[in-house]
Amino acid sequence: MSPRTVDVLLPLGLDAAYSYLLPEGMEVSPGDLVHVPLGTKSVIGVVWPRAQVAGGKAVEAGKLKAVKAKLDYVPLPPDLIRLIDWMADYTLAPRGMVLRMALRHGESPGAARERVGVRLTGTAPARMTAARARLLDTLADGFVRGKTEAAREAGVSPSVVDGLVDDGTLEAVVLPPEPAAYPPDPDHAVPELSQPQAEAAAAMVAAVKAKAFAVHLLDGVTGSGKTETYFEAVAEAIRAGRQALILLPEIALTQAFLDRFTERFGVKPAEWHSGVSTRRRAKVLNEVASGAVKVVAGARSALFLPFRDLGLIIVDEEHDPAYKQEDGVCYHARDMAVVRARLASAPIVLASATPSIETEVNARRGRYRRLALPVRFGGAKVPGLSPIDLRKEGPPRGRWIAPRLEAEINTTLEAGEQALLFLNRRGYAPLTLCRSCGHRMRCPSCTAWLVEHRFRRRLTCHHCGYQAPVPEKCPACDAPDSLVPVGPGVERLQEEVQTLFPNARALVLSSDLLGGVERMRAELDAVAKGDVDVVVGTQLVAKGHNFPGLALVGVVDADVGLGHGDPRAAERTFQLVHQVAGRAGRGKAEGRGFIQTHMPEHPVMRALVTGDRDAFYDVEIASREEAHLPPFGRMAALIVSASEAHVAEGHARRLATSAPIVPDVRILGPAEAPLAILRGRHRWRLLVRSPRNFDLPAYLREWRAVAPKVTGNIKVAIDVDPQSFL
DNA sequence: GTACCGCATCGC
DNA sequence: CGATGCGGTACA
Repeated sequence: MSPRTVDVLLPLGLDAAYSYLLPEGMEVSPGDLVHVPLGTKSVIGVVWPRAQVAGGKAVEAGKLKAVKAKLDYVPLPPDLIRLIDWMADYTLAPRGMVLRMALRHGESPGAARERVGVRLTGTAPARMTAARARLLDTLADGFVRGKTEAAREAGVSPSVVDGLVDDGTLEAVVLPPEPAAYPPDPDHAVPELSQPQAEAAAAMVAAVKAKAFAVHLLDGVTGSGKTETYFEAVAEAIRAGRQALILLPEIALTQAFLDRFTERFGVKPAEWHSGVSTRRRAKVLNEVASGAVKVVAGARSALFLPFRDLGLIIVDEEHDPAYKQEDGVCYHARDMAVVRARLASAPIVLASATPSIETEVNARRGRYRRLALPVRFGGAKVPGLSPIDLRKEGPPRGRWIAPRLEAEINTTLEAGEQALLFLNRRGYAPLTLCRSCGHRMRCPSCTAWLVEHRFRRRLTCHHCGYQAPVPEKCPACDAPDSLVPVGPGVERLQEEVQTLFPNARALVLSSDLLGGVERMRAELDAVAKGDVDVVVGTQLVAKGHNFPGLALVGVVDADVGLGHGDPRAAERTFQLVHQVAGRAGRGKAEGRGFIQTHMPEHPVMRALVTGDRDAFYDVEIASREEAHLPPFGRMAALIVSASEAHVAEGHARRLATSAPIVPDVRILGPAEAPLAILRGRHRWRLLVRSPRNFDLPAYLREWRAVAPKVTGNIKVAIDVDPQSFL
């Protein structure tokens, strides 16, 4: 009898699974995690379904090693295996690297820590103290409590608990492990929905009941109650005993969101993001696999959880660029969520107030079903946006708040309301230059200016993380005290706010905030509670936070990003400003909004001022169609990088020449990449554009097969569906 | 003669 | 991805 073998995919940069002998008596199925020998060491891999096509050239039988052990971890479900295969095929990333991404977060769970509880035995303690008395009093009800809980509740130190256990007054008992999340109650607090909300909810509930793949666009203005509406679909999934995944941009996973979930379902959902501890993640992963966890609210990577019975996916803020992963395996989590929903035969809901052009086009074509929530819940109003023409009524030199905006902020503060100033620039000043010789402080390893962060007295590169102290004298001409900050960042804007409104409590909110997720949540809560008068924030403030006291929004520089010729910049600006403006007027106060711009006649500004969203989409969609840009064509970017500029350029040129010639497929470039030097590597970029109904990944694979060999430190990164069309 | 460094290749 | 081994160079 021929020996049994299995294919095992390893989480390395390998595209194919390796074959291993299966020892006598060991049984494995696709998806099982196993230990296998590789070279000198042992690695974890996943038993992969044998490829149907006999293409893979078998290795000599003598080379085969045996599977060492089957691991007692949860296996990857079939739909996740298919998702990994699909993603590898689509992105051209090695299959193993996609697997690595999917395994990363749930890896090495370790043994769950035992929870120890205590209860009274009835034996009197050897001696009594005030602390002991309090503890005994707390435990007098006879309930078992965790050690630390008992101590906290009684207001004593945990050592008091241990002391009484030693005395025999208390006995330690092993508590059943706490679940990763308690089961949400679909009927805990069913909200009263408006007519449009009820209709949208009914459509989604029907889709969940149908247990079939379908894509819905939940299209509602900010504050129209999108979340409450899709919660009804989540409730239906729970009722049916199935699971739901709610994807959110990482930063939108705030206390506010969790509170709303808790209000609706009585308990918190299981969370999944970078701030969750390894141990906790292991627990969530296990219970997602067992089916005990019903709802996961998570960031991008939650897409790879081993759901047992996935009945619904929600992608909130589907237009958010944070869903696109740009390094390593390049993928768009929203699109992959749609793929996973299809593989799991589940409905998916994309929610946004400002859908991406891609999604909007799919909705207009009828491929996605649109569920519209046209008005704000409870009659609150989206603030109208007034333009402030910086050419005519700009602020004096060295200041960035125009007199009219200043007056409006004053009015707002006098009324005891909050104001938000939005500026998408971190730090104090985006550029530092020498007044005497004109030298500009640039990053030694990127094509970028160093941004001054005054709070930390350092110059920072936002692309590679390079940092240096602000020098005393100009590094080029040695002139002392000649370096001056140019342009505003949020820190500098806050300084201006403090000068203009000395009594206002101002807070900067940007991703530079020290203290991680916890601190961020605390600051956002402080704003929501009204402990802050003026918030100065980057794009971070645009994301789904609810600030009830916010009455005024000022967009300090709406032109940031426009005018660089990137066709997606207009869409971004529109989404960002619209989203920021939507922060105001969610409470009782009517919101007001102002945008400072040098180009009030720009279509984006006009759309923002008139509030004519459809007109904006019409124009954008028409221009995309005319230029054969996505979604009317397909695109991929190839970034060639090397430590020497001419090496990168030379390889990019030879790569372009080697492209297979196919009608309607155009190679654009090579040209220097938008960031010509990044982390000391010179980058050249090629763009490939093909018709919509064309197998672009297959073309790229063909191209790669005939492309010049990659030698030395040259790297070629492929990004299918790049975000930037520049 | 050997110690060390960068990089191409291999791993079932 | 990470270990290995190769060819090359630096140095007592």
